Amino acid sequence: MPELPEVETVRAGLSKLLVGKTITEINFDWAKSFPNAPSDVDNFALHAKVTQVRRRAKVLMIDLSTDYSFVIHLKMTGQLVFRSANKNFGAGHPNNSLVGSLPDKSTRVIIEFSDSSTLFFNDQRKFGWVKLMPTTQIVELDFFKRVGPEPLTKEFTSKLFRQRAMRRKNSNIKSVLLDQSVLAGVGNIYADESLWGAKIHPSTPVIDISTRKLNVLRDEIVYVLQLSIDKGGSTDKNYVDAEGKKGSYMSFSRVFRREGLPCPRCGRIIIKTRVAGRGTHYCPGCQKPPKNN
DNA sequence: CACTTGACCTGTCCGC
DNA sequence: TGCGGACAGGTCAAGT
Repeated sequence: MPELPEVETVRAGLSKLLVGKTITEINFDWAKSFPNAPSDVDNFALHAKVTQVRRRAKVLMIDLSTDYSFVIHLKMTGQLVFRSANKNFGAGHPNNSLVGSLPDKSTRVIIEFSDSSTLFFNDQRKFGWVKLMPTTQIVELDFFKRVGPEPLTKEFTSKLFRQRAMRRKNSNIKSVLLDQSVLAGVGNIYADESLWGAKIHPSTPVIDISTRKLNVLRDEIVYVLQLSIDKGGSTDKNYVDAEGKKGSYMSFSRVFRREGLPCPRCGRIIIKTRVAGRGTHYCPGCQKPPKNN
């Protein structure tokens, strides 16, 4: 589910809603969603205040006054939904929400605060997780050691993108964009969207893409990610923000989930195929396949 | 090494 | 209406 824009939207929402609140109780129903010992909760989370909510790549961090943090990965279907006291919306509430009253059958972790507000971690497919760990140890996680630059910082120059992409110069560009060690935060939606923007076929080996086109691709990545953040992310199936609201990027999508529809640039019919083991959308008119393919 | 496949899970959709 | 299979936005481990 969530890629950089969705996780960033959740982060911004939680930052407004949670900072300063004090944790009073934590419950969970699935050990893999929250693999900590109960004593960790007692010692490092109960009575702690939320100091900050951060994001790196697709990972969220909720920092606590105990110098511990919740490190959270939403994977495909994770949601973090906040409910203030006495505002547990029922199904059908006209608030642009996909979620009804909580907890529901997908709720894995429940964090309650001293003002009776609650944060629900829901995850239909149980791939996601919440881990409580010392804040300073987060950067020591293997994922954090390997992960590439944040695409929405000025560090992410055309030159850096080209250098890191060329580490996998013989690989197809789609799998390189999905490789979190090349750059952080791009997933299946924004890989397809940015490749369309740069008029590059997803199967093209990096080595066969000109410097000029790689520079365009870098700009398209930045463009689609920022546009999606402005739209509150993409809700294809499950994604909602911290208030349970859907994002609207999908109505701006040019190729993703638009198979069978005309390309907004050239009018050819968008094709869905499989590249790098993932469903992949592209326009056969303006994204020409590599010659030897 | 680099790439592909399978695993982790549940739910939905499609064809028979 | 039921059943089997394919598929879904992510990542990691194992296999080729």
